[in-house]
Amino acid sequence: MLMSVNTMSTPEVETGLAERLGRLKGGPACCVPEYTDLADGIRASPKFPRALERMKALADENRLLVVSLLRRRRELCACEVQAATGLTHPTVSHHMAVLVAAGLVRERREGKWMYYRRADRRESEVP
Amino acid sequence: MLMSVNTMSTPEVETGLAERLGRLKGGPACCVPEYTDLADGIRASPKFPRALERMKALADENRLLVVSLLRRRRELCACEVQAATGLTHPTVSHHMAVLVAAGLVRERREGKWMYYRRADRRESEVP
DNA sequence: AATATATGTAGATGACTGTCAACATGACAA
DNA sequence: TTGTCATGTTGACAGTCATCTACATATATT
Repeated sequence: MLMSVNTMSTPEVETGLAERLGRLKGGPACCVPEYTDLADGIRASPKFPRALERMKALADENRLLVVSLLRRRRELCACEVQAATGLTHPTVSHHMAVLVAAGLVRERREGKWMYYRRADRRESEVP
Repeated sequence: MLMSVNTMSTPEVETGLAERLGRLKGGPACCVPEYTDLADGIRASPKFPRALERMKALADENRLLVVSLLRRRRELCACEVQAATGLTHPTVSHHMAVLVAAGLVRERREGKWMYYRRADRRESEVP
């Protein structure tokens, strides 16, 4: 379990191995580039940037509140979001654009009004 | 469905109602304070600040990468996290502290080394 | 004890972003 | 058309945060 890298061999050999495989400059001597490759693989996945965008969209008090509200009310118009958050129109507009861009919320126009509803996906892991 | 507030009555009556119940200054005339109360209820829930803290913890490229790595490797030491992210030690230390504070990661000390592993909860909604 | 290694802490800096005021757009009513 | 209302856009400002360098702590080894 916990013998991933450190208990593999004596310090000299570890350092020699890491040196030979080219470890990060200034990094600890116990590290091998296996994790660099694994990390690059995760970063290269198309899922990763979109998941990051969703998390960034939810990492704001007001946006998380809006998503939570949309789990209780099927649909809200922009002015209702404004009433719920107490923000100004421009800020509400900005936040809703972030949520829509992240794929968490879908918008629908009806005359003057803008209606928002949760995107029916699996991004519902919010309180 | 979409007749939450706007189609309830004529504009004059709506405005009068909102005025009487005390709506936000500068806000649209179609809003009633029902959403303010509902929003306050959500914000007052003890779940809300902790969920927000988890989202903020995951809203960083390197921290999301670490959590994703911890779904593939049961345990990582700090130096392995450093190798995977390419960051400096202090930055790694900072990020891991954020993940631990958010309840997403648990830390375990063993001599010189610090081992991190995912907290076995339901915060695993990450790619 | 002295040295090397792994990690934590403090302070500073640069980038990002949430927020608002001011203006613009677009729809509906008189 | 003129006016009003709901919303979007722009630019600026302030606060937050990720990152690094430099120093400190702690553990293990010689």
